Amino acid sequence: MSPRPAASYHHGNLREALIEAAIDVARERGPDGLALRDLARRVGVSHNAAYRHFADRDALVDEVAGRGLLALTGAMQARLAVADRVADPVLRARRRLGAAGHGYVDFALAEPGLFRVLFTAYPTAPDRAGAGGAGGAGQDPFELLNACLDDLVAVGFLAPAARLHAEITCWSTVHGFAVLHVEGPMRTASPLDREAALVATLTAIDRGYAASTGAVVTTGELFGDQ
Amino acid sequence: MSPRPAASYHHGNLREALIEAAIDVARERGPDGLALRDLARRVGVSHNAAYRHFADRDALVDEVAGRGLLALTGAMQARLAVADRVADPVLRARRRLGAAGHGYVDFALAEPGLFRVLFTAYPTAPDRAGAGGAGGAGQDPFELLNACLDDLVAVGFLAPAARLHAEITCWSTVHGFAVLHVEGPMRTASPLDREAALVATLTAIDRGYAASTGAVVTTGELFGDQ
DNA sequence: ACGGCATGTGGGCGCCGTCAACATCAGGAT
DNA sequence: ATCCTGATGTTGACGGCGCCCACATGCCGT
Repeated sequence: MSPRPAASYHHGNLREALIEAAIDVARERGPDGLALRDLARRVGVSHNAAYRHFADRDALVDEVAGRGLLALTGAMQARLAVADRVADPVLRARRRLGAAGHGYVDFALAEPGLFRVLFTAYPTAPDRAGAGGAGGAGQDPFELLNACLDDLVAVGFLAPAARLHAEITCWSTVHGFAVLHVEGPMRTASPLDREAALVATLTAIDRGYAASTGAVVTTGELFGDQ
Repeated sequence: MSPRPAASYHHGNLREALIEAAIDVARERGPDGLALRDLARRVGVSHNAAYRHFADRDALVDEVAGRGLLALTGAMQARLAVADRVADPVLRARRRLGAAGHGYVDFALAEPGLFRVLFTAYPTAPDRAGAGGAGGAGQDPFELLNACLDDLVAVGFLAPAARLHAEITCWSTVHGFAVLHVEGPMRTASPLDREAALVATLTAIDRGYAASTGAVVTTGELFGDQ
């Protein structure tokens, strides 16, 4: 299994090469720009070669979507790690929810092509799959979000009654924001306006959940430095 | 200008016939199912005939999107009309916001194909275009939403400071909910779960805005009968 | 009566996804 | 060491697509 088999009849690592090329194209052109024949051309192989590694075009797109999902999860985790350094448990939990949303939107805006591919083949979400079980905890955006919300309940910021369906509400808000700005009517908004609107939106969610328990909230603390 | 020119060389009303066929296809198959050649075949005309009425495929899709936008606006207005019958000004304003969101999501779920076409060619939103001017008030979902939010401020339920960016927050939430359920990870959710989650989400927004002025809120009043 | 112009036709080009048949090669069984 | 088999890559073909071209048709105003 030589890493670079010179130029022989058999490519040696075609599957991975195709996926990498597909990711490049997806980043530049989005899901509609992904064409098996084009990818084969880029990799220097003949059309149809791809069919030895993927059942059809959709299978290749699914693979790209899978890689995109990992990247999205990573972006969220990076933001979460920063929020974790906050000392106060309540503020930390609140900032974690904001961080998850912020990471989600940042990824969508930084990688619009991948983000769009991702949602052409997103696996259907389990309904709150095994909150206590293993289930690969924290390995996908939905689990990350649920963990944040559970935290908020644990620290007493979010009322248990309000926890119901909260993951749908939060995901909807953040996903809608991303879609509207990536490919929707807000696609021409300036980066500054975007950021201001995002902060306002994440803050609105925080305020709403604070109200569920009557928690006291100070302006600026959610996205301030402290 | 005979309504049905029998079967002559010239169709007589090809443009409209193409659009109607396109709407049918869009409802069944979504944006990717729209093909000029296929539509021409359905209408009984030769490929290329469509090019006498549309510059290219995108132009036809834009037209369908335009009709879809009208239908979406209509669905929202229908719900708004019901909410308008509430006597109490504050509750009426709150219900109007919920009605707008409910109408939006209902349309997306009832007409997923049109909804998806609609957002492949949605005009970019103006930034709060002429709040006081004419501008065809109330003729599109964004204007409807802004009017609802202005109402909420006027009746003292929504704080003026919280009004900033509120249209983005609300639109994001409702649009994200629709996308997630129409073509996203929640596409397999049952209608009952969907409705419950939607009510929870719209309620969460209401609660959050109530908190901006400290307005008193009773559970059930937003979606109850009274 | 006629001529111009909008409208519809037919053919062709280069994309695309996919199927079928054939070519090449690596590695285990003999 | 040889051969065969299965994995991998190639060539060719089919139908569908968007779009450009040249050509046909027929309505309308002059």
